Amino acid sequence: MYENLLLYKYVNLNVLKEGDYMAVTLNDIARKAGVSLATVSLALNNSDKVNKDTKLKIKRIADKLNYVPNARARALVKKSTKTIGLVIPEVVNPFFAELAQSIKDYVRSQDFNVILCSTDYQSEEELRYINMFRSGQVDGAIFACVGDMMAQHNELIIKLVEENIPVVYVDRDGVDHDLIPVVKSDVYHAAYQAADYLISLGHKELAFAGQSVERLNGFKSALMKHGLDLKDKNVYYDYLKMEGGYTVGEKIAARKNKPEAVVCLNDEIAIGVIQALIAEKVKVPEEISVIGIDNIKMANFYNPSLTTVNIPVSQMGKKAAEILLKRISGQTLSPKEKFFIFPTELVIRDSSWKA
Amino acid sequence: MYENLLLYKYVNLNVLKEGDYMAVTLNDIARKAGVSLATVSLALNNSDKVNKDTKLKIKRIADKLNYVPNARARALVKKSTKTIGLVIPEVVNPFFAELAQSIKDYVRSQDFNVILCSTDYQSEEELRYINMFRSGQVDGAIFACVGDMMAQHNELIIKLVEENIPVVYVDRDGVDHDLIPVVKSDVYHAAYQAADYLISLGHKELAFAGQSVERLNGFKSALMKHGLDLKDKNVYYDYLKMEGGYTVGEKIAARKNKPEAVVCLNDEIAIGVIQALIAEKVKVPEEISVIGIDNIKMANFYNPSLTTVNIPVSQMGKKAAEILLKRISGQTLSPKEKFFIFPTELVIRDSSWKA
DNA sequence: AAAATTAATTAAAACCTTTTAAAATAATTC
DNA sequence: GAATTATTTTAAAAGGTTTTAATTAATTTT
Repeated sequence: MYENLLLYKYVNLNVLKEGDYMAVTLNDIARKAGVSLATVSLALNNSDKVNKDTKLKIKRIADKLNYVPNARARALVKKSTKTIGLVIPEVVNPFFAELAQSIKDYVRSQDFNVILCSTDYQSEEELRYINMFRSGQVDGAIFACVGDMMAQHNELIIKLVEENIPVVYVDRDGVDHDLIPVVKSDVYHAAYQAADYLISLGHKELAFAGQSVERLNGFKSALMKHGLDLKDKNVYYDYLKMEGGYTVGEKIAARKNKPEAVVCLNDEIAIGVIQALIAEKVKVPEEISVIGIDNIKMANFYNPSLTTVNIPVSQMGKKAAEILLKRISGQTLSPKEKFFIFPTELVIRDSSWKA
Repeated sequence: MYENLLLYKYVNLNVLKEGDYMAVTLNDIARKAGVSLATVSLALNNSDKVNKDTKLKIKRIADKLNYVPNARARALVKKSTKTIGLVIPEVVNPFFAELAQSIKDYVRSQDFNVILCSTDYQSEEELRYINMFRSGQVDGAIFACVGDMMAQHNELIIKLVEENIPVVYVDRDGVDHDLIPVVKSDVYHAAYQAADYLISLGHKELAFAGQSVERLNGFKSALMKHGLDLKDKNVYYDYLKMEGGYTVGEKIAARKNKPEAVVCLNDEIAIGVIQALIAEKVKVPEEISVIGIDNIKMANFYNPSLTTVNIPVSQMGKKAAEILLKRISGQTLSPKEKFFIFPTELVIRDSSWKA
């Protein structure tokens, strides 16, 4: 097969610099088949306008020459790269990794690819991606970046969709635009569930760790419902990762009056908190219950295994991808698809008191 | 700014279906500036052939119209998409997530993007990606997939590079081709280090968990050096993830004669093993030492924190990306770059006996 | 002031496909 | 056998950029 290719090159292009491989084009096939370029294109695209025998002949030659259509040329004429952009803060974060995986899996099943656009929480990076998207390098994009700094881009993103590049938001809010569908989980309720559960266990003084208005509000509403009040010192409202969680754990361990339980914005933070508490000889859950949100795989393998609130991130990713591809293919969305919210679920494990 | 665009559309294209946004092109700018298309292109690319004032005028108009070059057209003529493919088994795996992150970070700094190609260990998926690469959708690719099944693609991948699509292997072997640089870590030595350390602690009966010829051999060579022999039942040679590690842990816990220490192919497996041991009331490290390889972030936050052998995955990713972009830009590689190997380092934490 | 040189601009080709409208060929009908 | 219809093939345009070679305009030299 490869010999043919080499021979072919020799025949048609004579002088060829060593190492300069020239890809086979429709034209080459046409010449070889003694037929026009248009016929070849039609034939390879299985048009029923072209004669059966010609089609076969052309396909044979294409095979023999190891032809593969030039994606760049095709993208130009089709106005589509069959590629979407996925904007997330970082891949090194089990939650977003799983989101990326599920999105990739779905779009791949529809013959699309995904460009990995991680911002590392830098707003300028997101900006650069938005500009890239405008250039038509993708057919659409999913934005899954949270954070206040990103809010300033909402206008630009609206512009993007008005320029006909569909966008779907995942767990990102701040925009209420008819052309931007939002897929999210009920994190308000998740935080509520977490706090509510801890209170039902008998805990009276709860702490919260992480930076998220929605989750903090859910947390507060549970306290409110049970007539508990929230001391300022029990709110560690800060941008945290696992290391940050560790710091919070250290701070808590150092207090004389410790909270009885802590609700963390996500599982990573929870693990950080627990690790610090254990290191400081504070027993989890005997002395302090710790609960996360997300239910990442590690939550089940941590020691103690982590009580958490499940967020169906894979389902969310798939749904977002479905909606995006629907929009890309020009379909209209049902009202439900424009704002799709997933329920969350409490998962009781070993990092909280047993009732 | 946006008003201008709309106005412009109205002027030049009169009838425009609602919602059908037409992107601004070089031609539009040329007309508006009363100058030829070529001049516009030259001007926007900052050619010194075009007059200072004209250049300024053109740039102003481009700005006003919110012009952004069409990436698809540019890709066609430049024969480059400024995009690379990254083939990994899965993103939901801290090791590959970190690899992806570092690769993305570097190529992004050079204005390249990365298409996420995760195969879920399916050989057909890798095949599909290889075909996509052939179509010119990427300028080059990094293959970081291990596994015997993938070996069958080596020929195809060689073909790929012979078609002038540069490829770099990361931690993947089986090919010795002058055009395929390999970046790897010394995992043979890593396994050796792990076993050697455990033996130095006084352990006599060691087990191994995971499927990797190279690592198992390193493990064996350490035993050999110390004159220890390896019982078959102590080798859990299987394709394992975290769950698989858990199963191994259960099996070990159920044995009457337990090994004194276990070397795991990677940290995920190690965590699975530990979690099972603890669940079965086998104390780690008091009764059994467990050691991993990789040094993922979680290793430091696990409880007990995980003794492991560090693999500088971020450095590896960066190096691989550097080499790939070098090849893409046509530079030749030094012999060292054609086979770059990173040293590994023992990281002692709490999952192994203290000396 | 004509010739030669330099600077600025442009026409046109190239990149490779898809797709439409027109042309050529084959098959059918009267 | 001419006219019509159906089938098959093709020429050509379109997509939007880059880039080279050629043209035009401006400047300098003789």
